[in-house]
Amino acid sequence: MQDLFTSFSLQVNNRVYIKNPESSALGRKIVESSINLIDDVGFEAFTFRKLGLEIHSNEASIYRYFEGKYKLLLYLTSWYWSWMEYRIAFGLANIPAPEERLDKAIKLLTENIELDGSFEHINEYKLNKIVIAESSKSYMTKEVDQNNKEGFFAGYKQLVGRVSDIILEINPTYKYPHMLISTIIEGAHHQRFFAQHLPRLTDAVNGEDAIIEFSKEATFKAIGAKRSTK
Amino acid sequence: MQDLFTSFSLQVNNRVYIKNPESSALGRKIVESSINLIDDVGFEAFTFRKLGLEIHSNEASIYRYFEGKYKLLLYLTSWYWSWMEYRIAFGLANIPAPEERLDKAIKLLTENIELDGSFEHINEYKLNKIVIAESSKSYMTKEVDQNNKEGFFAGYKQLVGRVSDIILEINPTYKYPHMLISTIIEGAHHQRFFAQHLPRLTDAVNGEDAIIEFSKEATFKAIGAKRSTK
DNA sequence: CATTTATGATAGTATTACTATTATATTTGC
DNA sequence: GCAAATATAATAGTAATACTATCATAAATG
Repeated sequence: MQDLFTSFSLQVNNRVYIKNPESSALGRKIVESSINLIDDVGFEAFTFRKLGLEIHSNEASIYRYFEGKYKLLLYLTSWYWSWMEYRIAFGLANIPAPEERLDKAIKLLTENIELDGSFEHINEYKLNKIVIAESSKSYMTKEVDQNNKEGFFAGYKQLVGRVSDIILEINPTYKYPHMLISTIIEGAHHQRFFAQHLPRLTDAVNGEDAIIEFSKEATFKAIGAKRSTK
Repeated sequence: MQDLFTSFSLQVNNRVYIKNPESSALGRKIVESSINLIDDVGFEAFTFRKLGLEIHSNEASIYRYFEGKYKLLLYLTSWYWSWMEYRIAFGLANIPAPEERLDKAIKLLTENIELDGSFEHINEYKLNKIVIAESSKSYMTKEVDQNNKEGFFAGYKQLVGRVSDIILEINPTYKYPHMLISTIIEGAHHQRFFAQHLPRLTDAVNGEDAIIEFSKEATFKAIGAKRSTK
């Protein structure tokens, strides 16, 4: 885990913003309130004008931080994946068995996120809801190739790569590690949404978090490995 | 398969439209051109005004068929799932072994769609691309519960239910059939998008359609069944 | 052939997604 | 502690979007 730890930093590609929102009180306010507002009204109805009113600031000022709401969403999701990698790096530290590391990584990737208050201006609980419901709108666009070239999805790709490496440690011949992990991540997010809004597309099971259980079971079976008993 | 066959009909919930676009030449033109235009410019940049120009008709006339572009998207995706159920109903007819039926259903759900020209005004190839890139925008909205109440997702839910039933036929104790199938469907769509735009999130394998193979393998392993040799 | 119905043309409104300009704070460097 | 630089606020403006309304005309139907 040494390499995970040392190469880690909770940073967002500096091209998603014009001015780093971490660099000022207004910037942090923009990020903080955008999370509340997007969670509240949804990304479609979210506008910089409304955000300006919410924080008693000015629409034009927000445009000095972000080119538009899609870039802000990209900022939020990039931050999220960077944070997720941080959680995983710490969560897996000093666990030698790759099976146990994979098990824990999947749990961290698919579990419900609680508010933990580690970051002043970021509500992780709401951010997770936003990532679930809105993040696909940040890459399912006509600008995806351009954005990808600029490195906006680097954090997500790196995270998928890291977890895929654990899979290959367990089973070096498994052919689809990236597919499996990206499917599990996106799938778990979809399932959380479905559980809330379209329950006929999921299966609730008493006494367990079915989404975590399903994700772990499917992953280990797919790669032909035994789940760690721990 | 008898029940699939008899209960099947290629219809879209009549509440997604104001006037049935199948009922007039203009309506069919709207549907046909909307597929081309959304495929071309993406759903965000797609407007009824542009569509009106494209078909040399009037914005206001389009509003007499659909309340807005989200409803049109809902129409297109509903049509797609209805069509997919039709494909599956016919594709599985007279196959007695549930393993073989499941295998084929997954293929039909996850394969690349070619233009087959069965429907005058619908380009299945482009519609598939739209479903892949845009369909989540039809339910990842603040209106999802309202829309669900009105039955807009019935076709999709029914399809997932049907395939889940095959799983339960093979393994009646499997706990997550709906999760598995909805994950496979959405996952395969995501993977098709990633393969095009974010290849580091997938795994290409020479000489096979890795997305179909991955989907089948993951499904059968998840439910603990042997894939049919056929 | 008259009447209903569908479409077209035009215009209008509120909101969105910005950009520009200028004024006023606030910070920083000396 | 002050000048200069920088950040923010206030206001206004533009083009486009997402509609709605009205009226005229064309097409279908009984």
